[in-house]
Amino acid sequence: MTEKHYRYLQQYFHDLILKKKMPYETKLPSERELAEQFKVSRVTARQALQHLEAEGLIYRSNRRGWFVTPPAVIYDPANNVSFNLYVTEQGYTPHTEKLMQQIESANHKIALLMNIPLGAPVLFLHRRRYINQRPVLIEKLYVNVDLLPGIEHEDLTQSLGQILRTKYQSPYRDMDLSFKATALPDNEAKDLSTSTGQAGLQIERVNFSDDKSVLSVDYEFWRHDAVTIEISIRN
Amino acid sequence: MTEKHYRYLQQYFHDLILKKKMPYETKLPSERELAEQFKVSRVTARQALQHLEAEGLIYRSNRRGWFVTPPAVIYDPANNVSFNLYVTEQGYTPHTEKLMQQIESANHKIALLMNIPLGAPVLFLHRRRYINQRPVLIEKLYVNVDLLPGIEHEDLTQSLGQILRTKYQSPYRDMDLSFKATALPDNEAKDLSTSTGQAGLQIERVNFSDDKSVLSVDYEFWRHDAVTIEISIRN
DNA sequence: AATTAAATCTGGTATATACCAGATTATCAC
DNA sequence: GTGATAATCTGGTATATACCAGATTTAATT
Repeated sequence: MTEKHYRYLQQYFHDLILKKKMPYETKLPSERELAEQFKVSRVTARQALQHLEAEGLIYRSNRRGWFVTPPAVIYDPANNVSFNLYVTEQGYTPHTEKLMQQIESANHKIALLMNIPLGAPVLFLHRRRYINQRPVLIEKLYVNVDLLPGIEHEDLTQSLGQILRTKYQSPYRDMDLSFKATALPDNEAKDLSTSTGQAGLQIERVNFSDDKSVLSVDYEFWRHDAVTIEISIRN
Repeated sequence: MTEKHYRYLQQYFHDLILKKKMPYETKLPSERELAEQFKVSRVTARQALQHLEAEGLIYRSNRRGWFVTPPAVIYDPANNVSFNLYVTEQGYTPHTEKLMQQIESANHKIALLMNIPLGAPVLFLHRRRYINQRPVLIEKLYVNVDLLPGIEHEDLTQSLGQILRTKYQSPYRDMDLSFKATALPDNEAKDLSTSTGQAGLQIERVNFSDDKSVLSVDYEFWRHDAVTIEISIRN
């Protein structure tokens, strides 16, 4: 019998959480307490916690502790519903925080995508989005101000799609999507108050108008445990 | 200045790999050697390696060492092209290994999805798929033998979609897709010769025939660094 | 009661060390 | 050469310990 002490601790909380004996957002005992209770070193306890984190069962909040992960929200990028709406519909409370908003000069990549001159003005928007007070998503998006004049004066904690539908006659429906499971970059990890290198889900989305011009380019970093992507393909 | 010794090592290989000074599949020095060369403890060296792994820059092969990750393959689940084809088209060499094939009794979940009686026979297929000799994907799929009689006698290292197109008159085009970034379960991690708890991408796919009956249910576990999902939504 | 400052708690980083288990390589016998 | 065996190399698991840095709580001050 190989020992693998950390497995005990992992299994213990695995079972507790799956049997719903620990409600979501419950704080686990501190690493030092766990080490003592399970008679392992703190390093070993930590390894168990990191495995549980990888499983998506617990998450860390920077230097505050470990908490039981709430259920993942289901996100269908193709179904053009705003963050606020689909989060609400699933019984959670959404919140959006605007971290930064400014007019920038388009870099090479953005200019190419939007088919605008290099250095042309674009609206850059940096947002943090919460589900039930928990920060789950960092969004950086570039908006084509050429096609959407005055967009920068709207309330940009709202869904962009919503604004385009109501204030402009340019709803987007066509989009190119890309997903990749990768570590959160340092800044995003910090903004999500998790640790650097934490697993995340990176989504890139290019939104097209009816006439196939690019309205916006969206970069999203999600906590890996916060979201499940679901898409229906119908031909 | 906070130290964070592991950052040096991480940054060093990060740069080397991004500048393509280390070809794909290059083996890194052993953890003990790295610890010595960078004058850190092995634990610290290991931490740096784990961060690089989370970034998708290196991967481990069980007790063989750490290697530079080759580029991720681009996978469009909606574009109904076989694994063998899209891997080949992107310049890599695919390979499929059948780990198990048997007729099983449908469990509750499968029976419900396929709209067949509980315990009705389904074909279970367990496959491991490689890109350039590297195991990247574990696939478990359940096939509706009712709709596809004799399917179990086909060469099931081939693409299922391909077989359905050529041998049956039941190509699938419609599908429900689900993606989740999560740790690889122990068995899948072992089959991919990586360590338990390693980050992965879980894909579930339900394939429909023209008349909306379920042809197959597909569970895929990918190494997180081996794939980027890209989908175009056109309305 | 509100503000400020200090103490404490928490996870994050780091060292040195040991032994285990599987993968690989070298060696030996034939 | 071939095959079995032993040695070696590699990452995996584990201990004990220390100090750091940010978040939170407590205590002191006004």
